[in-house]
Amino acid sequence: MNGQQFQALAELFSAFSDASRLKIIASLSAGEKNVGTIAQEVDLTESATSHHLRGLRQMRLVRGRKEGRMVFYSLLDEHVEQLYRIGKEHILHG
Amino acid sequence: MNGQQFQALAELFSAFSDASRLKIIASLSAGEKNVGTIAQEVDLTESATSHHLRGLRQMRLVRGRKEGRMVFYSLLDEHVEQLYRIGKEHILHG
DNA sequence: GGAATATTTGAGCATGTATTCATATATTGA
DNA sequence: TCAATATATGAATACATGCTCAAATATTCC
Repeated sequence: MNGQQFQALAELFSAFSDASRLKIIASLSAGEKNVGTIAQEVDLTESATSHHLRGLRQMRLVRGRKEGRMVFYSLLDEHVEQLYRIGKEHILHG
Repeated sequence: MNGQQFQALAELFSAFSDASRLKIIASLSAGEKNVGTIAQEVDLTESATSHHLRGLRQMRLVRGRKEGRMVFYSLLDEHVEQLYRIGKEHILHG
């Protein structure tokens, strides 16, 4: 692991380091959803939700599938759920 | 998972969301070390290292064992290395 | 084309964070 | 006791981050 790789790893964990984004990830772990639905479920404005989704998309943790005027987001990678699940275990029975 | 739990989980991941702290964790995954040694290995001042170790200690991710005037730190929990390892895999072969 | 709906974008602001510097505390050994 | 060493602490600062608000873009339906 060189300096850049440590930086990249820090950025990966940063994606999980906010309660709103974790709620989004938790919501998407139940299946793909469009932005408005996510926003409602996690209790954020659609703008804030969209900003978070952009970050998650840039980190390649979610992907968006456009259908009509809606965009359906889903988790992109098994590691995403794996990290979420292990962290959750640590919190709940740690 | 309620709001407080999402917040706690976010704080857990925040501990991993900084390259310097990840280097400290990586260094400690090879075994316990005192502050000066860690500082040297991860190329931080001892003060900055100590600040980070305090945070990690408060999160119960590391513990310090005092021996004379040195304090030897080590990883506290299997989840710490597990999270680090899975994140690393994601970065390296993701 | 024009209204309605869904999402995105960028600026601005308030809050959080990592580091540095100076200093404090604790321990050892002369 | 005094100097030297190891670590911790608190204030200050520079930078990052999350949210809001207003506005832009894209799509559908009339």
